[in-house]
Formats: sequence, C-alpha cells, structure tokens
Amino acid sequence: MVTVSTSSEAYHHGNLREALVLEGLRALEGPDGKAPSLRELSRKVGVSPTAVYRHFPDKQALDQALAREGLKMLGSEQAAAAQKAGGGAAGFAETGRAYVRFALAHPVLFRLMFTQGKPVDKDEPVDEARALLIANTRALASNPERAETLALQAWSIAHGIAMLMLDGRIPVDDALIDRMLDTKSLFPDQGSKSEESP
Amino acid sequence: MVTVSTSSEAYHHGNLREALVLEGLRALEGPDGKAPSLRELSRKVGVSPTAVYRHFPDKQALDQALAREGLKMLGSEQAAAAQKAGGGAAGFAETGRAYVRFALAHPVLFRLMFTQGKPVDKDEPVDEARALLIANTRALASNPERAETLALQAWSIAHGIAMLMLDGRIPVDDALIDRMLDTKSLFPDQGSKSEESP
DNA sequence: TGGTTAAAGTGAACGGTGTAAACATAGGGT
DNA sequence: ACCCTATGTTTACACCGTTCACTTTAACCA
Repeated sequence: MVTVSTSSEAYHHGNLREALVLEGLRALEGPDGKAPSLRELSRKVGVSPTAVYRHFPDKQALDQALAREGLKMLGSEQAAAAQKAGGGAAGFAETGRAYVRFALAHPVLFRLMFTQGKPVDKDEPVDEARALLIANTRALASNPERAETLALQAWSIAHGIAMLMLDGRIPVDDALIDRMLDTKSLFPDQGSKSEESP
Repeated sequence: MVTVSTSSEAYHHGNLREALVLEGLRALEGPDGKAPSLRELSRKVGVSPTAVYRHFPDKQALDQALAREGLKMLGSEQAAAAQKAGGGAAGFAETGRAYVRFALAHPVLFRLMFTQGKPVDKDEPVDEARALLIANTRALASNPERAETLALQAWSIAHGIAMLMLDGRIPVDDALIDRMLDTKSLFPDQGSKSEESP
C-alpha cells in the first residue's frame, strides 16, 4: 500500500509525513529560537506548501506531531536518567534534573510540547514521563493521596524552573538547579513507605 | 509640551501610545485566546497600522509595554492578597495563590508577560512581585542562602502550576491549588526565624 | 502674529504567513 | 488496459509586520 520510494526526484515524495516531522525536529533544534513555518518546512523538504495538507489537516496538527515526538524523547531521557541513578529516591530526583536539562537543551521543542493545547482528561498513550512520575511517587510517598499531590508538586517545580530559565527569569546554573530540586528538603516525607537498593 | 487632546476626531490622536496599551490590555482579556495583532490594535484605536511605529520601534516593544503593565497588575494583586492575609507566613502562602489566580484570570496576558524575552541581570524597577517574594523569604527562612533558594522554589512551583494549568496539563481546581501550594509541607523550615502576629 | 519645523499621522507596497480550490500525475487493482 | 485514488502542483486570498515616501498638524520663535 505504501511504497517507500527513496528516489528524491519523484513527483510523489514517498513518505512526506515522516520527512516533515524529521525536518521539523531538526529545525526546532536550530539557532533560530522560533518554530519553523509550514512553508519553510515544505521548502526544505522540497515540496509545495499545500502538499503538507495531504498529511496534516492544518499547521497545528503538524505541531502536535512534533510535540508528541518531543514528549517521547523527554520520557525516554527521563527513564534513562532514573535507571542510571539506580531507581528509587535517587532516580526520582534524577528525573527532575533530566526534565530541566531537556528543556534547556531543546528550548523551542520544549515550548512547543506544552503550547500545543491538549485536553487534560484524555490519557496519552505516549506520555511515558507522566507514567514514570506517578510510579515514582506511588513508591515513595506515605499514602496514595499524598502521592498524587507529590507528583503534581514535583512536576510543577521542575516545569516552573524550566520555564523561568527558558524565559530568562532565572539564571541558568546547574548548581542552582540542584539546590532548587533538592528533594530531601522539598519533600521530607519521601521514602517513608519503602526503601530500595540499587 | 504634550497636549492631551480628548477630541477623538483629530488627525493627531493625542495620546496614541496610551490608547494602544489600553486597547491592547483589553484585547488580551478577550476570548480569542491569542494576543492581538498590531494591525488589529491599530484598527480598534482608529489609526493606520504604521502610526504605531511613531510610538514603538516594533511590535515586540508594544508587547513589552503590555507585559510591563501585566507585571504591575500581578505585583499589586499579590501585595493586596498578602496584606489581606495579615502578612507573615500566611501572607506568603497567599501570594502564591494570588500568582496562580492571576495566571488563570488573565491567561493570554500572563503568557505574554513571560514570553517577552528580558535579560536576567537587569533589575526591573517595576517588578514588585519579585521584591515582595524576596522580602517574604528573607523574613521566613532560617538563613539568607536558604531564603534565596526558598524564593526561587516558591516562584517556580507557583509558575509551574500556573503554566501547567494554562496548558491544560493539570485540571484547574482551587482545592488542588491549595494542596499543591501548601507551604507548611513544602517548606517545613518556614517561620523558624521570626514569627508574627496579625 | 505668522512662518517654520518637527512630531505624528497617512497610503501604497513588499515579503512573509496559513489555507482553500482547482488541477496534474503516477502507480496499483480489477 | 484502464481508471481510481492517493498525493502532489499552481494559483489565489486574507492577514501579518514592516519600510518608504508623503501629508497634516501643532507648537515654538522671530
């Protein structure tokens, strides 16, 4: 059904959708500081602007696809960071740092990920980061309700730090990040339920 | 030198700059969910688009003026909330709630306030909110360094909650806000330096 | 008081954007 | 062998921020 033609001179591109997303992610990493326009993207891929509409209903849909890729990247980076730290409380703390690090490393992508309005009631199958967060707080908090609050608090502070640094309100400083994300002082009841070993 | 002509039919508007900022703030409160364009603003004020450039070097400058107004509003609302709560720890907690409340009440303005890139090293004479925050943490924290960390943590969590709610990542719920902003559990060392009475 | 000058407005135009509509092409299934 | 459909193209429209050359008006000074 889908013939993935690698020839780049064909009238039909082959897999334009994937190419757009790929080029979009690349552009988001660029030094422009702003998300690429639809026309700019289509130019780079070598296709007319309206061709995009065969694969996305509108620009926002393209942006949402890029946002989903970003969420996937963030999730896997957080998971990797947690695993490297040995899981548990240390891993939990590390996911926070990974969150802020990701935001600083991919500022435009990060903004796009959250600017794209999504409903809150629908569970995203792609959101590994959220699942990881919930699992972590469930394991660390004293009780389930406290766990949920803890999860949202942890998310909020990491997100707040990330945003304020991206917006130039807070100096970008690794040591400062560590101090602000010090989970022992922020969430003193962590680990009161279970303790773990590497 | 400056004659403020109230007549609205004059060739020269009289005080176009103020009118633009006023209309801009009004538009930011509207249901559009997006910041007004320069042309739209000039239309509503009854002036040609290029007239704006007599008062602002570019669109970003206009946006920055709007952002400054927003920061002033936020600062005074926070100060009022703190005063109503009787100052001290209770007042500090209230400034956090006021911050989130402001963001939810003026979503587009709030976004604009932080999207307008400003340097971090320059002290803004207008930023009452930051001054209030620093004063509060100085009074509440056990030592100066802890006070600074506390200030940035408090700011970050309030900002994070505000942003995540604006972006639809967290349900907008007053009780949830209170739970997440519970300063007694978040910052257990608060009040260890000085205690106050209403 | 009257003339000059500079501040503050205008309109047309340029390149950019997202998007709709009509048309072109190519490749696969019957 | 044919046509159908998926996937491209061209053209066009309305809007955007911004530049340029021009006009109007008001304030100041001789």
